[in-house]
Amino acid sequence: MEISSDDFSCLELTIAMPGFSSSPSPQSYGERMEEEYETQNPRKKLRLTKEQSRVLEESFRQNHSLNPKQKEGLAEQLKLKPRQVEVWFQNRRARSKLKQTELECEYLKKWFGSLSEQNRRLKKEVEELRGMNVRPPNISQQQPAATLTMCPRCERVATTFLDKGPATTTSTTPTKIIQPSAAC
DNA sequence: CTAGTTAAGTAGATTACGTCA
DNA sequence: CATGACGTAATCTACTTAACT
Repeated sequence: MEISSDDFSCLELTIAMPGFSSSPSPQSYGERMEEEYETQNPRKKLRLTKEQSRVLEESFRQNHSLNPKQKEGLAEQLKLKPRQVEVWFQNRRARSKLKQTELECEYLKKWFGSLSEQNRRLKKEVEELRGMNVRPPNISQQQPAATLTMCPRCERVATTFLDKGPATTTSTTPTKIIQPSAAC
């Protein structure tokens, strides 16, 4: 997929290439751009066009990293330097990881809330039983307070949420807890 | 002016490959 | 020939910087 000159026009107010050195001819497009920006627009930052971003996103969706051939091809297609494509993928991976971490953090917060609520309920239950002076059932007959079903870190967080969800606070039956394993 | 976003720089680790004794 | 040590280049992650919105 080729991009039009219109798509690329916004680059005229962009590009920062600190540290890029000039190269002998024949120059690539990127090298020519570099030279132009160094002389005309120093200290300007590259802004990718919507079309460039779209193509990069599409490529990232298919694969989160590129082999050298793919990188070269994408760079040529988008009229960017291979290094710029490489940097975009590095940053994109980092953003992806950050988002995933934030999702996991949210999940763990909810899980913690669910456990706290369960703990509160169980403590209350113990108090009530003590008040009735009833012996706790034989340990071998005891229902587990929590049932280990699946490690959330092995599952997709969103799916785990929707399908299994944190425990509700109104349930009187032992709560099904999804407990992360140390192994992963 | 401030905060968020993002392209690019940097440091350090890892891996693959070629060379040489 | 096989092997281990070494140097180098490429690539990655993690963190940071700085331009821009």
